[in-house]
Amino acid sequence: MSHDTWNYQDALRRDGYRVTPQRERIMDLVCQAGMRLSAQQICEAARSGPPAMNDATVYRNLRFLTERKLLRAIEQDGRTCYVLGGPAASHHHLICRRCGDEIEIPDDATSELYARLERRYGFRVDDDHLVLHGHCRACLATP
Amino acid sequence: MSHDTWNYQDALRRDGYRVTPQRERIMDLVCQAGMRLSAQQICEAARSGPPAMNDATVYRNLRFLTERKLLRAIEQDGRTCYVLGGPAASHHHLICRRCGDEIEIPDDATSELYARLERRYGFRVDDDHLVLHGHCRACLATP
DNA sequence: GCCACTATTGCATGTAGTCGCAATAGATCC
DNA sequence: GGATCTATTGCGACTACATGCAATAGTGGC
Repeated sequence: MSHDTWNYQDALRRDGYRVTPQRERIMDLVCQAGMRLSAQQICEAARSGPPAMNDATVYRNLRFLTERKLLRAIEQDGRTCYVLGGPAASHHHLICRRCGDEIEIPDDATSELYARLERRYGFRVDDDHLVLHGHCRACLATP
Repeated sequence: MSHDTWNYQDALRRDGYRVTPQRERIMDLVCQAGMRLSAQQICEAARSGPPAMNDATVYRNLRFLTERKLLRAIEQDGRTCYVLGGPAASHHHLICRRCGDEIEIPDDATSELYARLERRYGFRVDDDHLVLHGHCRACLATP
């Protein structure tokens, strides 16, 4: 998916935020990479590129863009990586504690649980990128 | 619950780890507090107390004790807090994004989901302290 | 009780990310 | 196009936590 086909700029302006060259650069970097980029990779690229920007600005904008769902943050052993967010289908992850393998599962896997929690506690969960840990089929089979 | 009624020392020794005064002090602090303590609170108390210990030692042991389930870590706006772990019943948390209220729910709330994930993907989840975010009944009612 | 083995500690230093504040620059209105 | 209003940036300092390495001290075997 490209962020060109998706008008995130107007969405920001509509909400009273500004579209700055710094924000566009970060979106471009994440999009062009085509893979998850770590905060440091983005900082490094952004320090030199035009416009040359400060690490604090990068971090602030990564948080900002993630909160507005334009990016999506993924924790990966202590560091944070980013991929394009936006209209992407939400989904959850299963991560194996042993081999580190990562399985994506559809977001409706949790809908039954969420519905039950709402019935029982009146609480409406909205986490759409759960990360669950455990052991995958292969690692369960080989102790 | 007290950690005296629960022989965590032998559990450590059995696994080839050592029971050091530093580790015992940290366990004592968390137990006597009777409430969740932040890493900094523990550092501060441990710096002066006998044995006087280094912050790095505290952090290393908090991680160590948490990995061995003798303590349990709770994230709280960017900081980590700790409570006694051990034989305590496991449970999950629902945290309201608006009022910050925290609801504890029994750990078997997720057993149906976990069973389904194992059937469908061969993946056995073992997270026993899930933290789910959303909105509580009161906040849903008052927009 | 003493020894040897190695897990653990203390210290200094490194890393990821945050924050306060003055200066800059998008967006809107005219 | 210019004035204005305030969101955003850059900078430097700061926080929470991690790590490499040499020194220390639990533990199990005798």
